[in-house]
Parts: sequence; structure tokens; C-alpha cells
Amino acid sequence: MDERKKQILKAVVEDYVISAEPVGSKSLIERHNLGVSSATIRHEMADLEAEGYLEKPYTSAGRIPSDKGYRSYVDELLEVGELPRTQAIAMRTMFKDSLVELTDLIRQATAVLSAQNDYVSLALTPKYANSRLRQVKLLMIEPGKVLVVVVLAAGLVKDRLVRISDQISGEQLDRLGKAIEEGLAGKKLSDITLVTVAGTVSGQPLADGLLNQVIYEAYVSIKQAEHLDLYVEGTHRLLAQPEYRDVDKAHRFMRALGEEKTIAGYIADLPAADDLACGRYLVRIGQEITLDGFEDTSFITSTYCVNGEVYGQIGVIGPRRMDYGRIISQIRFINRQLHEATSDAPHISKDNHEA
Amino acid sequence: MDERKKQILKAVVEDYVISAEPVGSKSLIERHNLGVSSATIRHEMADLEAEGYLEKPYTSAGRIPSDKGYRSYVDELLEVGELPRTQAIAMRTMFKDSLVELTDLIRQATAVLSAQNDYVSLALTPKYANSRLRQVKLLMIEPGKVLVVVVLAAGLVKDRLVRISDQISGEQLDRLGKAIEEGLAGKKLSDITLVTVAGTVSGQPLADGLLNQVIYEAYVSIKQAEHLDLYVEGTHRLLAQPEYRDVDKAHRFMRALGEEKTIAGYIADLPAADDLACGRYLVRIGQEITLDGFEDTSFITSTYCVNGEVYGQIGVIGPRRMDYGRIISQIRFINRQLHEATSDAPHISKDNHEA
DNA sequence: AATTAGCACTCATTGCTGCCGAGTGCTAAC
DNA sequence: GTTAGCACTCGGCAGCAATGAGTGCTAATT
Repeated sequence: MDERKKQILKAVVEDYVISAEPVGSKSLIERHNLGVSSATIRHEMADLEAEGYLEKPYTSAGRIPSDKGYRSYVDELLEVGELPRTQAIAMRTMFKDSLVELTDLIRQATAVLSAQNDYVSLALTPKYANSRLRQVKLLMIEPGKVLVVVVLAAGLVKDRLVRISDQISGEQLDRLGKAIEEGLAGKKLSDITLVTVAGTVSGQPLADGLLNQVIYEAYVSIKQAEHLDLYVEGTHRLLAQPEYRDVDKAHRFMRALGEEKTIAGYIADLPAADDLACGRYLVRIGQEITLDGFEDTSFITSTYCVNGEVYGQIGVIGPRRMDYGRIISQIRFINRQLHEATSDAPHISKDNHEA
Repeated sequence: MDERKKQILKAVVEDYVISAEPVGSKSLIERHNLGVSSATIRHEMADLEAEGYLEKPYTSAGRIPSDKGYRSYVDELLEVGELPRTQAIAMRTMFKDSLVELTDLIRQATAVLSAQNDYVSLALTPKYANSRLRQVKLLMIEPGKVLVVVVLAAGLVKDRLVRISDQISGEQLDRLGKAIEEGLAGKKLSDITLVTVAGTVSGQPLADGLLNQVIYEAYVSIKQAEHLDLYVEGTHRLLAQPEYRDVDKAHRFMRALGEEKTIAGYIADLPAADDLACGRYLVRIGQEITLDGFEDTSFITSTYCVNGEVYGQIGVIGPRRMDYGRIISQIRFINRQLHEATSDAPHISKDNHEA
């Protein structure tokens, strides 16, 4: 693809992102000074279409970028700039880094991101499967009710309230908690099984039935610490996008967005999730997304890191016709904010099992 | 209003609920055998309009019920029946009463309710201002990070992770927690102030600065136990309603639905919230709702009670043209499910401060 | 006095028409 | 290789008539 074709593709994408209307040869030369006439542009655009970078909605309309066109734009033509000052200030203002809890901070980052651009934004809490267990506490709340607190080395605290026979006393629970903690502290979450939990309390003087209850609940609580939470913000903003003037289309998409488990699973498995380089971003366009209902949207996700060691994904979902450059710099910015907020005054990673 | 007028009003409301189209005299006698001609109906409808029960969108259209018409329908004409068997079975199937935590149970009830009818459903966690404090625990997670656990007599457990100077040891924290608990247990949440908290630890041998940190965090944690959580489910379903074929209207409404704090406040202050009779329901129609953006919707809310003592609100929001009878029996049903699920095997009321 | 049949009238909706304009591809000239 | 010119395409919009479901009113009927 020669230089001029690139310029034209870039111009088409950028105009289409703004107008949401197919862009024609004449309007192209009006907005960009390409130094050639519209007829030349027409030739070039016909070529670009033949090569699959552009599409025509109908015979005599202008062109819109195809998935391949967007891909090429994102990979080769887009130079991501710094965030404009006014936007940076706006975002910083919304971003209160006084929040103590990591969950709140991430959630807020998601909200800020979504508020800045009429797209949906979302964040996924870190994967903790490789994290190590640090503490387990069993706290008697009242006879029969026990709060299980699990603390990971990464700083995450999750807790869970369970019912356990009231024949177990507070002291016994305390002792059992200590035994489990002692036996499992330092182990990777993924290495902990029902059997290893059972092993830690085998010597305890307690009826098997009661012991099993405790083992089971402790195990489930530990396992739940791995659980991924997805925060989705700004779904309603999509309705401001021209592509969703069609209510049925909007409805289908919103329903798909409601499948949080599916989305969380998909995002967690994206290649970027394993690549631990902080701030790396990944763009998925249209058909590249193998997720029902997302065929004509785009994802931009990025790995964030907090406290210098745990990683999650934060990103934006919108129509394919998205302002990629703008979003990417916003995501970078919020990522940096997240990093700063957690590094100068280490934030606390607390979470819980609510989905 | 004579008997025939009532019948006609009822018929108009019911037809309109089904069709979402203004209903005319002729189509009325087709669907209901009222024993009179369309001309008579026309006379009666003109009267009903003059009295404010019906409205005409434009001169030569059929009639639609006004707020007053709906009100009259709900208060006088509607007989709420039992839920049809198939629906009851469907709902029971979706409702897993194996859930241990109250929060999950309520959230699930909301989801089930919404899934049964294309409206938005929502639930508000109980008000705890009158509840009494039972336990306060300060748990050292790591130096500088403390988990504050607050337990109310009603069974609610809330916890919160805070940063507190690492100069305080685990034992000191434990002792402070015990002192606070001892001093405040049995007190109503609304009676606890920063001063009363401070009073409980006044004798402790600790630097003022450190002590103040603990007092402040404990106080905030206790206060946060009062915090109301709102669960909203099924916003996207609204897009299936003909009234929201208009994307802008849908957008405005969804934006309004995003103001969870405002909605929570409004619902918590509804008269039914104070009237502690379980299962009582309240219908708010159109302009009766003094909440921005909800002028042409209706609320049906109901007080639920769990464990026989704590109360919250569960309800449905939809277009005014709502199947009131159906929704009310659904809400009753889910309310009963909620009650049963928590009474035969007392459920645990755990909650936390995430908004 | 209440009911009803009949009728003229209203008005949103639908389908049709023709026009406009922004777009195209092609050809021939530069 | 570029461009001017031109015929052609096609969605969008304005205008218009026909349709039909509705109304209110009047006069006849019970």
C-alpha cells in the first residue's frame, strides 16, 4: 500500500469516526488537502475497496472502513498523542485518589473513563490464581454464623459469611482458623484443594461432621478469592451513538452486555491478560471478537497494575466506528492515574465475593 | 361513578396495557361484551374524559387512561389474583433458596422479578438506623492495614478495610476493638456519634494521634452500616417496551435509572417504608412520582421482611401502562419466597459498603 | 330518558410520486 | 498518472391522495 493510499484510508477512517456517514471522494478533498482531485481519490478508493480496506453500504454511497481497514488504521496509521490538557484536567478532577479501597478505585476509574466518551467502559479485577494465601480468619458472628476472612499476599481481602453448626465455639473456630492459616500460608491459591485444607486440621479434637463443615466453608472461601469481578459502566451512553438509533439493535447489544460472566471470561483470556507488561493495550475490532452479540463493536483493553504487582484489565467497548486514538490515550492516562494513586500511598486491595 | 363507567374504565386500561394503542369504542365492544353499542360507549368515554379518567392523544384517536384513571383502576377496579401456576413454577425454579447470604438472595429475587416481565426491577436493602450494634472487631491484615468488622443485632455484617498507622500492634487493635464493642454494644446506630466512640477508648494507653485514627475509622465503619444499597436489574428489558421505541426517551430514562443514590433515597422515604407491615405494597403512578425523569413511569414497591425482623423494599419500575395486577401478584409471590427462604433456615444477613 | 344508527369530520398512517443531491464508475482529454 | 466531464444510482425528503380507525353530533327508536 503506497503512501497516498495510506493517507486516504486514514482520512476516511477519521472522517467516518466523526460523521458516522459514508464518506465520499468530494467531501474528503474538502476536509483534507491531499493535493489531488476527487477523481483520483475515487480511483484510489476503488482500489482500497478491491483490497478489502473499504466497503460500500450501497452502490452510489460513499465508503466506510471495513474491519481490515480499521485494523490497518490502528496498527499502522494511528499515532496516539498525549491527552489534550482540558481532558486531562477533567479526568483528573473526577478522579479522587483519596479512595482507600482498590475496588472503589477501579470502579471509579471505569466511571471516569465512560463519562469522558459516550462508550461503555469496563474493568476486570485482577486474577489471583497465582497469588499466595496469607491469612485465614474464622470469626464467630453469632452462634451458627461465621465470617470467613481470607487475605492474600497481593493484599486482597475477601470475606464471606457462612452458616456453621452452633456446636462449635468461638475459641474452637479461632483455633481452627489458625491451624488452616498456618498450614496453608504461602501456598498458591491454585494449589489449594479440599484435601490440603483438610490436612491442616486433621489433628483437631472435633466431631468429623463439624470439622467437615469448617473445612468445606474455608475451602470455598479461599477459592472464591480467585473470583473475577467485572465492572461495567455507562451502558446507557451507547444510546447516544448513531449506530444505536435502532432500538432493537441497542436492545440486543445491551442484553449481550448483561452477560457479565461471559464477557469477564472472554477478557480474562485475551492474550494481553497474560502479557504482564503494564499499560500494554489491545484492540479488537468487529469480527475479531468471538463473542456473541459483539460482532460489530470494538474493544480496547489494557492491562493495569496497582501496588506494582497485581494486574487486571480495564477497557472500553463501543461501535467499531470509535475514536481509537482518543480512547487509547484516555486509557493510558487513567492507567497512569491508577498506578500513581496506588504507588505513592499504597492502596488497599479489598474485595469480596459479590458478583 | 356508576357501575358501567367502572367497567368501561377497567376495559380501557386492560386493553391499553395489552396493545399500547389508544383504544376506541368499537374495539372495546369487540373484546368485551358490554351489552351496549359503540355509540353508548362513546358517550360514556366522553364523560370519563371530562371527569379526567381518560385522555385523548389527538382529536380523532381512541382513549388512553390518565394518571387518575390508572389510580382509580388500581385502587378500586383491580382484583389481584393468584399467580398462574406456570408462572409460579417458573419463578420458583429460578429462585434458588440455597443461597446463604441475604444480599445474594435479594439480588436474585430482583433478577427473577425482572426476568418475568419486561420491566426494571429493583430492591433496596433494609434500613438499619434503628438497629442496634452488637460487635466491633479490628483485625490487623498487615502492618498499616486494618479490617473493621461491624455486626448489628439484626444480623448484618459489614466490613471495611482502612489504613491505620503501623505503629499500632495487633494486640492493641484487638483491645481497642473490644473496648469499643463493650462500650457501644446494644446502642442504636443512630445514637452513636464520634464522641460516644471516643468515650469508649478514653482510658487506653496510646498516643492521641493514633487513638484518633482508630476512633475515626471505627466511627465511619459503624455509620456505613446504615448505608442503603440498591440493586437494579433488567434495565435493558425496557427497550422491549413500545414506549421506548424512541431512543432519546429510552436514553433519558436509562440515565435517570443510573442515579442510584437518588432513587434509593426516594424509595426509602416512601410511606410504605415506614409502615412495617410485611407484604404491603404501594403503587405510584406517573406524576405522583416526584423524581426527575420518572414522570411517565410507574413504581410498584413492596416491603419485604426477612428473618422476621429486617425490612427493605423490592419493586418494579415500568411504563405507566403496566400490568399492575400481574406485577403485584408477582411481587407478592417473590416476597413470600423471600420470607420462606429466610424463615425455615434462618438466612444470614451480610452486607458490605460497596455501593 | 337512555340507547342507537347514521353521518360528517379528524387525523395518523401508508404508499406513491418525483425531485434532489451526494455519491459512483467510466471515458476521453491533458 | 491525473483530471474534467458525464451518465447513472440510490437514499432521503416533500407532497399528495387514499385508508381507516376513531370521534362528536343529531335524529330516530325503545
